[in-house]
Amino acid sequence: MRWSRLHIPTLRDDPAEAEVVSHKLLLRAGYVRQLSAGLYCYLYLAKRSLHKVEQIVREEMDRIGAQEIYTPELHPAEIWKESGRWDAIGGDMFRLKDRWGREHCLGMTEEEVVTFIARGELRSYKQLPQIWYQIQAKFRDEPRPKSGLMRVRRFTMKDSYTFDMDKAGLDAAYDRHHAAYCRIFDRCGLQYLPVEAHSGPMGGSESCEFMVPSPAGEDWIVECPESGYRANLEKAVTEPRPPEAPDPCGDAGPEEFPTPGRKTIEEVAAFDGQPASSHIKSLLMVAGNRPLMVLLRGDDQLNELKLAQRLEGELARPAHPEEIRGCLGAGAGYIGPVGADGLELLADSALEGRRNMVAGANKDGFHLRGVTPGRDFTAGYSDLREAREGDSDVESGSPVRCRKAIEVGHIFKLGDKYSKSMGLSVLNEQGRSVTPVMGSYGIGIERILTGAIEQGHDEAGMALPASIAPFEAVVTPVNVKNDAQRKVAEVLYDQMGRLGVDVLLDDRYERAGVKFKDADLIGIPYRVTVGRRVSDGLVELSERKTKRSENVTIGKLAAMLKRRIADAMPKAGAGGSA
RNA sequence: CGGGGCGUGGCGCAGUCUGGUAGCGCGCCUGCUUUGGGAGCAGGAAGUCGGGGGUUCGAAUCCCUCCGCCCCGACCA
Repeated sequence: MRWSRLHIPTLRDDPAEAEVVSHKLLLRAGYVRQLSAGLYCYLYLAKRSLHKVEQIVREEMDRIGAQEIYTPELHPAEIWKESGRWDAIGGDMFRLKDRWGREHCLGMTEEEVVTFIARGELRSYKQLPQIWYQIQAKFRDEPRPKSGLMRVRRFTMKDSYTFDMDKAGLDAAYDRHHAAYCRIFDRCGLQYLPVEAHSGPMGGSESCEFMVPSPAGEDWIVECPESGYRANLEKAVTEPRPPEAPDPCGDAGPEEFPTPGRKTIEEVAAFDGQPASSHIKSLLMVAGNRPLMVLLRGDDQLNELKLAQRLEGELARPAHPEEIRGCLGAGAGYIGPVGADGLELLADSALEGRRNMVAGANKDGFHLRGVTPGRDFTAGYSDLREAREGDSDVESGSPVRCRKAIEVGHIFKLGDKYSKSMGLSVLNEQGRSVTPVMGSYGIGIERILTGAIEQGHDEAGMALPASIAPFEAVVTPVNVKNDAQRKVAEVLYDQMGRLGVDVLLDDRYERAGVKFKDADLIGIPYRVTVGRRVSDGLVELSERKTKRSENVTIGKLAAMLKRRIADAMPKAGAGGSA
């Protein structure tokens, strides 16, 4: 392609609305333009780059025997009602009515649609297993789109779905996807980590997220370098940190003391001199219609997903102030487990074995000291707290650390949630009707590009991996008015094109500095500079990432560059783990 | 949905407090010069000051209202 004919609207200044690096660079380098909040137009460079990502994804999906299909983005409400998700999903789903008033939605994911297809087609165990995938637009009415392409309302997803006769088949399909995803992210040149994740409303038993560590990420991952444990924060299980002060001795039992006006743990801790870790945090929650009390160490936070798990999937909400007073006769700052008769008490395991702690007295203006779990109240223990940096790893006992990351992929073992609710069954070898088990596997195409930019950039702009950069090389004649330079540039451009190099010719009538800055900004991995030295039969080859350059004989350039690019191409199995 | 910020030629911004003919840098167009890291000179085009309503002799500026975008939080398949 000839740059002079392309629309690559690079900007000299950072756009005011962009905060994160990838967002700034995507705008500055002329990859994208914003249509409205969370909606982006992909210009030529973005489209080329994303197309390369999609091709890598296709190749690796095909390699595990997946079949590419396409299903509409617009879905009738009926199938979502069958699975139960029409009601289970809240405002995140775009819903609309057609002219007859029939309800529809824009697909956020496609379990219902593929199950609809499958139940109409699959009859026999002989037809299984199946792996279907597509690369297609997904819509989510995000409450707060942000960070450029990171969190948007329309994005491109590769989503695949597997159908197997049994758990063993699903396990195999899941493992093959895991391997395919590693190959994909390796080939896209990403540093990434597979982590244990929470399945959420998607359902199912097991899930794994593929995370690209980056300060711009929105998820937290918890990891132990010692044991190799890695999990999403919302799923992570750790051993609590030791309390800041040892528990006081003695068996005196709870003793009331006045704490007027001190409601928060911090205020009471500052008042009574005991650290937060010696306090019991008491939260009144409501699950369905029944109130229950959740107990945590004063310096821990409740992980609501873990609580929901403990309640067998039921979501609990914090009680309203009137409910708290009605239930316990005191305000939120003064409630506690002692004497909270009739309430179900759920305690975090960090409280097990502790003695003589401080808790609310269920009486405004008073707390209790000397509260010992198990003696002064009876609770069921389970893991309810959010993991924190510095907690101990369950296996190795070493401290865990937390990092921010971008979720680029997520794979789920769904089980029979959709096949059962939507009536998919096949006959097995014995002629009996069996419900197949399903898996579902997603990759955010744009997030791969975003992650690659976040991980590969400098002051000058993007430094993209050769596999997903919009072009592999650019040929830059320094002075287009110089016939010799222009001619050599044209020849090299032709030669490289014939060798299959994805090359761009910067034939613009611009000064050299402008061309160099633009090439650096849009992140082309190699630049061939055709300048004064052509008279000596030499051109310059420079690498974007390392900024290294060397003089090369004109006749040898094309073949040499071809080899260079092949060597630089990120490869599967190269171990892109961060 | 709560809190904060912003909206002025394509981009980045000043002007708003204290009302009085809309400005700067970059970009764009034409010409000449220049040509290895965002050139110089000369000339030029381009703005319903986010929309609507009000106050005023007069509104980018003051008041009311609506809309949009960004950030923090809530939320989040």
